[in-house]
Amino acid sequence: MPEHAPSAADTAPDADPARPRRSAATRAAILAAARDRFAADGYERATIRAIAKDARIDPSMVMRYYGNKEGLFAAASEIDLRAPDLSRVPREELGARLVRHFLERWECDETLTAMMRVGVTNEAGAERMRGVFAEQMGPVLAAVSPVPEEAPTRAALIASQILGMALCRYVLHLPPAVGLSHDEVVAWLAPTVQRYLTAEQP
Amino acid sequence: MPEHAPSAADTAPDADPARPRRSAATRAAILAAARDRFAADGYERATIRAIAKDARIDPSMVMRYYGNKEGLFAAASEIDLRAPDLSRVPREELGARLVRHFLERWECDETLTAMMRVGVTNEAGAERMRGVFAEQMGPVLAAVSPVPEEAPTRAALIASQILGMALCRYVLHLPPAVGLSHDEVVAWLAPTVQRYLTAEQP
DNA sequence: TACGCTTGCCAACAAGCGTTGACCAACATG
DNA sequence: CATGTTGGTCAACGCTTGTTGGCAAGCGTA
Repeated sequence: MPEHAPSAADTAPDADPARPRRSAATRAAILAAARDRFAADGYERATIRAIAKDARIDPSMVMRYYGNKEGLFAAASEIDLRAPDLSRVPREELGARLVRHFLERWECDETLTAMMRVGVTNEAGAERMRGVFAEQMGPVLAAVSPVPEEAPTRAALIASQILGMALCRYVLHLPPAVGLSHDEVVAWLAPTVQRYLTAEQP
Repeated sequence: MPEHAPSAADTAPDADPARPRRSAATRAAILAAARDRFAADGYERATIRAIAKDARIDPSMVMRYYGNKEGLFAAASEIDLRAPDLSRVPREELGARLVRHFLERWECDETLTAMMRVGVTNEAGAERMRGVFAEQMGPVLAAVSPVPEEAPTRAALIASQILGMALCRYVLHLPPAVGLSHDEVVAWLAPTVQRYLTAEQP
């Protein structure tokens, strides 16, 4: 056996929860720094060296814990939209609820901005966004969609409006979009989302 | 005077229109290749070497004609949205007209996709998008906006929906968004844009 | 104490990048 | 013809990138 082969536990996040590894803090620091950098710079310009410097460790540690840059990105961009359960929400409030949810979600977690930045330039990032969309948005919206087979289309329309606002507001920093308050954004977008969700197919 | 300093005419596109430069074809080839690469790969991954290879010339030619990579991008991403004159369009058709215009615009000119890819990762690209937005969308929409000072906000809302659809359809390739026909997209989005443009402020 | 795994740093690698300057062929003009 | 300008190639520069392997210190167990 090689002297310093990365044992399985080295790549797995936590094999034995009873004995937390000493490196857990380092792992977390790397991940946090990676999210920051990916969100701020996108995939290519977020260098492993810069991430390592932010995390105050050596670049080679990143490689040991996450294999390579793609592995780091995969780990750093695990996304949970925390899509709310809509089945108990009054039908006429669905749009407003969704818009407000994502507005708050976006501003408390820069992972979403990172996902978008990377999804636009990197095919792996785009694939991840498609996955998140299908697995996390799909079911929630299908549950409240009038006709099940229309659900994907309606979900895509909603995604187009919500991602579009996120793009203008958090990535492009279009002044008029940045200047809107939460309530204003909700007031404008909620009817749109509501219609995409509940209106009969045109 | 240095022997081979780039004379002013070398950097200017065309100083003397009476005598077209022999290099015009090369310049155009570089620009076309640059647009392709920027659209496909984004700013960082679109390398000068790759662009030069596509244009079948030496990388140093790119430098001579466009100064540096940023200059090349600036030249390659000159954008004309060809925003239509809306003042003669019946008020109730404004939304549909706008949506269809940009749908067609996007599919016949990959510069728009390039602009979006670069605008997301590169600050210069974002600045350019803000400029295009302000200079080309602003006036057209202000001309049909009920209250002039509301025009920027309304324009940003419209941009959020149109850019969002472009993002889902042409960049992320979200299957349900790709699957929609032009008419379906117009049918769904036109009422949204129409409302952002003409509805009273909520 | 001695041994083995873990954590971490260091120095280096090969590859690719944007960019530069020397050099040559074709053309235009005196 | 000679001369200066333009269009183009070539080889290299300095630098940064992702990635690798070796080595030292810390810790756990026997």
